[in-house]
Amino acid sequence: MITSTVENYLKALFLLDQDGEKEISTGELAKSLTVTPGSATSMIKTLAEAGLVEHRPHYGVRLTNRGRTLAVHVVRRHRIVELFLVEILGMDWSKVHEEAEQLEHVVSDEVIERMDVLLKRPAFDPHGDPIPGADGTLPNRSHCSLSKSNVGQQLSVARMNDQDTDFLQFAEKHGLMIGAKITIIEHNKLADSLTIKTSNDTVVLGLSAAANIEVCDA
Amino acid sequence: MITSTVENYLKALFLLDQDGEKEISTGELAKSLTVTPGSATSMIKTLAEAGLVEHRPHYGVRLTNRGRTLAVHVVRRHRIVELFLVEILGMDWSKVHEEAEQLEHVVSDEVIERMDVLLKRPAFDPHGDPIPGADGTLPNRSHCSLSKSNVGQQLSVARMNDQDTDFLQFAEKHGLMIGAKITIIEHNKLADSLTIKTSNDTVVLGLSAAANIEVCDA
DNA sequence: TTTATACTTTTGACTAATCAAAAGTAGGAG
DNA sequence: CTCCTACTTTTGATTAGTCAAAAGTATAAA
Ligand SMILES: [Mn+2]
Ligand SMILES: [Mn+2]
Ligand SMILES: [Mn+2]
Ligand SMILES: [Mn+2]
Repeated sequence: MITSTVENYLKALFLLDQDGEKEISTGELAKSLTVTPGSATSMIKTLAEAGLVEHRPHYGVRLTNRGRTLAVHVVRRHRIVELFLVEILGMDWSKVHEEAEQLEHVVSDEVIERMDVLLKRPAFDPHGDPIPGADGTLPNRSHCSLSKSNVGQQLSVARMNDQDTDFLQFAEKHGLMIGAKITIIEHNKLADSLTIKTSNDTVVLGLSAAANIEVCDA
Repeated sequence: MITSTVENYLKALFLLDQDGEKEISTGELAKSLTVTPGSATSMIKTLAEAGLVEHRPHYGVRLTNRGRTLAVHVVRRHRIVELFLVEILGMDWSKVHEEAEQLEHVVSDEVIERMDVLLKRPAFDPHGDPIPGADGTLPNRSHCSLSKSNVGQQLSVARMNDQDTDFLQFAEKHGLMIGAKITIIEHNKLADSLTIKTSNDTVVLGLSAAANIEVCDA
């Protein structure tokens, strides 16, 4: 049985390694799901028996093709639901992640298809995350991390890698939303900070916060 | 913890006795949830310990005020979701019950409130079932069972008490949808059947099927 | 080569929910 | 009053998921 727990584990593995290149350690997986390492080990065993992952004990775990396909479909449901909640129900982008975390496990294929049509087959969710197609293909657009961009350049916010409600609300308050045009005014290496000019505002971000914002040339 | 299972039990108890008048037997409850009587007994114990029902062993079970309030909110979520799926996503009324059966346990109050607004605070779901208000009040409209109505009278379909996909598809195919104007042409007591004239069609229903259709004077 | 450290796995216990089958009970027929 | 029947409850087992803590392993440092 593919329970919601199984779906959450598969999705976590996929998000920790989109390209399926590296092995994920038990600890890393456990942390991303906020369960104990022992719980992760035992679920990994279950997943391996179901042919959804390959496990090399003490080294790590990796999705099989079947596991990856399932994971991508969960991500598709998650992101379509998020966009639907924002576009059709008018919810705040800072709150839809939590909601989608539950809905992703229960919405039927038919509902997802209808949402997808209503949203005109969107390619990106409210946070700039790509929405996989029904066939499992991921649209990809290459971005650059704000923390690695140059001072003075005109940039456009493309994606938020932190879905935390408070972070997203903070970002929006200072004009950091998807598509917003911004410029880095100053990079203070001593303070490890960036000063950003948005349409509304000027905001100072630590480099670790800036690392969660992806941008592209405006 | 109010799990989905608990919500399903509470909802079942409520639907088996909307007015909170009679005690529900373990067997009746078990049947309506398609679990064994033993499972129902043990869940009843859990619910009683949580103060959600009162149990008189060997006689029956009844919702407490707290249990009833919770149940009504589950029903509210269920019915708003059903209407939303029909009105906004264009799903068939014959399929939304299944979907809502899952969604009712995960949609947040905020999502329900937004759906409710978008649907303009509806009073009835796609099957004619009343939608409880956020305060727990139930709109009520008195109907009459089609099986007890008179031959020749102009009637209007008000509510379907059977949410089964196949039954609802059959009904719709013959013009039996909510609000449809119909007339009983013949009541054959020997065959235990009613012949119904709809705008499309003429259809013969057994009395037990007709008992699941509620009508009001057109 | 030994030891320390960080990490993973195993073990044992627990909660929630279920079923099959045994045991018990209420209430009516005789 | 006794027994039958239908129903309910209890018992014991099972599955899914989890945690705390003990045991085991890989690797790097001494
Ligand atoms: Mn989830
Ligand atoms: Mn997202
Ligand atoms: Mn349900
Ligand atoms: Mn309904």
